[in-house]
Amino acid sequence: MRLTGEFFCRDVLEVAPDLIGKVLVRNKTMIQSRYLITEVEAYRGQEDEACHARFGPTSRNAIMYDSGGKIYVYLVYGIYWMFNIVTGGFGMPQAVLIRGISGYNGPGKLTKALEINKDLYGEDLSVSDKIWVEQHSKKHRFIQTSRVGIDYASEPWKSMPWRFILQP
DNA sequence: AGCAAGATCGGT
DNA sequence: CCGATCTTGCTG
Repeated sequence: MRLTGEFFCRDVLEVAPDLIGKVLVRNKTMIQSRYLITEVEAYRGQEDEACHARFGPTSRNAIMYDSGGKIYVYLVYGIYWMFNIVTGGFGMPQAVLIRGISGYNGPGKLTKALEINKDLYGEDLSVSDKIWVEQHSKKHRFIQTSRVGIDYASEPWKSMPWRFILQP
């Protein structure tokens, strides 16, 4: 069963751990692939110094201000596409960075494998025929750590335990 | 208009 | 530890 707006429009700190163990489905031309979501990070609002919304709305982060379920994609280091799912209600800039799926560890590696790039910016996961997330009956456990690659942020944001990893 | 820096990764 | 590589957004 596909997850819709009701699931994604909650606060990012509820959605992020809830995404662990859910199924990411990618529909390419002829082939449909399914992956377990194994690692995510939460980015929460303008006050979160690690969040792309920390300087307010810009052309890049505009979609983060939309209601939950949209896709936020951006390029880092001129090389890697980062795949994020917007959460929260309209006007609340939040997103979950998908850092790992079954078979691929690392946010840059999974976007390359699934061919996720700027073309999917703004795509709505609740209606898209290209990509969506499905419920998974099994119950999953996870561990929490601080987020990676955000040394530019200061405390307490740098140390917030907003990285969620599937417990094997 | 210019420029520093980046939610990474793979190779030394 | 270092370089790749280029868009973004801040600064002036």
